[in-house]
Amino acid sequence: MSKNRVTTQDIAKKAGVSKATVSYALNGTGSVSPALAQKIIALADEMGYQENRLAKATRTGKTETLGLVLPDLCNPFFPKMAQAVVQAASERGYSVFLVDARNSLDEEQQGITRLGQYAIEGIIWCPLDDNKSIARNTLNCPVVMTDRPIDTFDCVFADLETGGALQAEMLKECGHQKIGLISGPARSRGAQIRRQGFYQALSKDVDVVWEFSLEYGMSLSAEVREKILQREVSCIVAANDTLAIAVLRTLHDAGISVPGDVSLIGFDAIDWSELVMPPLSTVALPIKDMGRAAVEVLLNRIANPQMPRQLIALDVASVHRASLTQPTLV
Amino acid sequence: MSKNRVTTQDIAKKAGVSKATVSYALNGTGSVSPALAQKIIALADEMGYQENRLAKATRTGKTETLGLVLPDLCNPFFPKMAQAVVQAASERGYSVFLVDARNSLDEEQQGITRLGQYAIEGIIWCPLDDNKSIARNTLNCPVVMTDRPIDTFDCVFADLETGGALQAEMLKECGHQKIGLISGPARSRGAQIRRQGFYQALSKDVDVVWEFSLEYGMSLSAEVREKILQREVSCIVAANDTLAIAVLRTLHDAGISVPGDVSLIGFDAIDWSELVMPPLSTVALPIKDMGRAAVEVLLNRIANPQMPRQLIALDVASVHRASLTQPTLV
DNA sequence: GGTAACTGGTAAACCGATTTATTACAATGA
DNA sequence: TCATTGTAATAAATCGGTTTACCAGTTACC
Repeated sequence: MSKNRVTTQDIAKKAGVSKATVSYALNGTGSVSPALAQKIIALADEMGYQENRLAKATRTGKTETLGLVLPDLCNPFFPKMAQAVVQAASERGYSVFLVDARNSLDEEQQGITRLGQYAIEGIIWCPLDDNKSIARNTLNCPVVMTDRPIDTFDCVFADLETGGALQAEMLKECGHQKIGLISGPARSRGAQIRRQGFYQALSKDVDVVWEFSLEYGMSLSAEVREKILQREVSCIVAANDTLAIAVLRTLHDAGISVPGDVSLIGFDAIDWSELVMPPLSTVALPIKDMGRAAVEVLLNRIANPQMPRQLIALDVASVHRASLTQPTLV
Repeated sequence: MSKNRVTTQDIAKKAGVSKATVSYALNGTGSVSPALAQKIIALADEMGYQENRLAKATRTGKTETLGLVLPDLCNPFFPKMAQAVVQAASERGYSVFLVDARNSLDEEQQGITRLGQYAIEGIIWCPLDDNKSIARNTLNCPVVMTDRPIDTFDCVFADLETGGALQAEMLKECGHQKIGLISGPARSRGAQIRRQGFYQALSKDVDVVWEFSLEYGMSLSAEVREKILQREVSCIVAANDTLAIAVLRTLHDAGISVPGDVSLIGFDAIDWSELVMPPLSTVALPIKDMGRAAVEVLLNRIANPQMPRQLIALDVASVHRASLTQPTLV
């Protein structure tokens, strides 16, 4: 804290009034004569007064800060989310503490503990592990979960079931019948929901020849690589764009053409899905809306703790690009 | 702030000692008998005490918070930076307020003003506009500038001059002689330094046929598009990977092969530079080290305001990938 | 044996704001 | 005229910690 900060006390002294009057004038709360209020405000401005929100918070109990806890900023999905959250919070006068778990449960837990020490008013959380993360939760402030519905928390998430269904619809429309599926990790409820939506929307004449459950990321297991290169399917569906691009990479290196030999469908519509060659067919999530909605729900919850539980599912949309075409005759 | 937070007062009452003793015991500062200290610590733990850093900070003046101000989280360069900063800060017990300017000077300024209200101890800043951003700066806390050396601030940056030179070296080694250059925006000192390094490292027999100065991002002007497609050069050098990938895209759409017809060199070595087809030759910046070093310098500055100005230049490295080969004979 | 130094602890001031209770004074009403 | 109401301002309490100043008993030393 800089030594020479101007305080309300300083202003009060210079204006020849009491600290209380300065507070009332600056906040427009108490009853201060218009002339005096004017004078105090002008004086504060002139002296370069900046309110000390910490001091204010000790008295009011409102810090006007939120915490944002993310699994991994290197996953391109989350920076967008962070941007939306920070923007929405900022518009409402709130500042945001960023916690990046870097895929470690310990980091996540430690970050959350520290948030508690700063008396944040609420937390927007995209948990690393839907089960383990929550089990450890010791917070006593409102929490909004994002990306998937969890337990009894307020939740803001994309309609992943429909998302999975859209993947299925896209490949059905193109007439694919032999499919390979790379689904997300079992620990992720979101991955399971999406998978379920996918299977439910498949018609009987579509055959899922193989399926693997993989961690999100750019690396494929040797087993999966091998299977991909055997060319038993005409379309590969991945749980997210990152995995899809990893598949694209593997195919390309092996000289297998997309979509000439195999079609490919991703999920998330991250920016880069459009920039790979060929551009990736995928399902777009309303990330910006999710961030915005999460902040909104959280602030409503803070204002009204008795509000019924909020479950906000936002619409997804299929994005048909060059990586998906009709299958070539086998 | 939750209503039922345990305070030192609560602990003091239950332990039958004074508030001061609790404080001393918990912090290990004053002189408290080992037995009593033990008892108080155990009691605090048992009662679920969490320190209130805000209250602490009003007295000590140390909030143990930093601000991180970035131009745009959607630029894949910055999430990495943010991750490194948050990690380094976290290891030192500091929490981080995230401000994302979203490419708006107003947002940037507003964010910084708010940071001041929270009495952060220091700020790590990658300014949106090297001139305008700083001119407006009204902060009275230590600042570390990242990504480029600026004014009289402590700075942590990659050695961009060498970086530009490395781009030149790479294309010289391959024997390119007719070059197109897409340099960064004029307002960015970093872009200018890199450009200068590039030109200085060129030998006389290399001819820069055309040059355009562009904003960072995925969009190329029509003028640039047109020039690219005229195929007057055997190698195109871009100010960052995002621009390079935009070029790659344009070339690909026009049926021009990279590197068959034109070679391509980017800058930054963002993750995606490896994932496009063909993988991009580029120059790698030590982003993680930059984030870490920035935190270190900032905390040192906080601890020792009289320390001489720190200018930390970190090494860059060329990354030769498939997008750059020897030129085909014209 | 008297003073100084140390030990273990407490009461109260303090940080910079908000907020409650209170006061002085003018205006209103019966 | 006297009680009532309102207005504009203030003094003091409060938030949850840290820190200063002080105190009462030892111990140590000359």
